[in-house]
Amino acid sequence: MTAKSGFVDDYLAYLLARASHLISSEFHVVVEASGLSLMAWRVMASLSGKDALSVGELADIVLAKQPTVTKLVGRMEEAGWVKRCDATHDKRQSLVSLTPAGRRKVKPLLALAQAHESQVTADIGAAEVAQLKRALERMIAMRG
Amino acid sequence: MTAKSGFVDDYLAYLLARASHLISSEFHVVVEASGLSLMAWRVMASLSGKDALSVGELADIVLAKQPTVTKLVGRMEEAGWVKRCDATHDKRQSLVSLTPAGRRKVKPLLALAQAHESQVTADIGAAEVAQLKRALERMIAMRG
DNA sequence: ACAGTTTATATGAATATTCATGTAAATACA
DNA sequence: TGTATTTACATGAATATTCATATAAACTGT
Repeated sequence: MTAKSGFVDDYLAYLLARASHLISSEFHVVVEASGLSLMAWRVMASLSGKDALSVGELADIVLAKQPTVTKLVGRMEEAGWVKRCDATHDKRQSLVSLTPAGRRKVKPLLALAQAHESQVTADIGAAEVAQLKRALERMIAMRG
Repeated sequence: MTAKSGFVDDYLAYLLARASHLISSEFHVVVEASGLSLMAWRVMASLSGKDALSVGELADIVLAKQPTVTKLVGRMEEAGWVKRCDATHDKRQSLVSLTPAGRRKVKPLLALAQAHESQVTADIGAAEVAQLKRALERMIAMRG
């Protein structure tokens, strides 16, 4: 059921929020089935590209506040998916990286995420998705 | 500072989340200056179009869970921005509507929201924004 | 090297959200 | 009808997020 409400219907901020929520929710089902929260998934997906990221970088990437990430990482550390170590060059930073268990955990999800995106692309059309991505990237680059 | 992280960079779900967060955050400053939370603003903006909406409809529109909205509406009711009344045709429903004070509160924000969107449109280009909106609407219509 | 400032993270208290469940009204159908 | 099921909302306990602030390290200008 897709409710509509006069003002917000054609409002760019709302369309973005709704589309984002919609797509995330679809994949959220998959993520939760593997015992991760959406935020934990974002953290692990972000880390899967890099060797390590600081708490601050993670907060920026996963679109959450720094204390939120500090505590999320704490829980993920307890669960054994990530570890922290102090940065050598800047001892204020806490560098977060995936543990081997974390890598094993996230690997199939990365594939499923790609599959989900392929499905969305198939449904909507490759050209349209490419265009949409370019528009979003431009928007982020311009205002981010 | 716009952090980048290998995997998520070109991932549609992430681009949507990031663009949404970016645009919402910009306007969030305005909303908070008027003493409302982002969620309260969404509720009031949604209600400003209609006479009343049920808790369930609101939850769908503002992209939150039903208990969250029940409690948010409770706080907003205490603040005097909205009121509830039981629906006559379905006595399970709780219909939420703006109070006169709520209407006065939200009115200038609706104008500011339009102004913000106009600014974004000016920055990015009217044609591109129109195209982006169409793509988002199509996506929502198709999968929502 | 030193004082002042800024930056990165952590943390406790306050707040908000979510899950599981309860209650009551609507609906389905035997 | 009567009973089972579903739907709408509320609520308490558990969890997560946020705000304000603390701490410590890195810069800045002298």
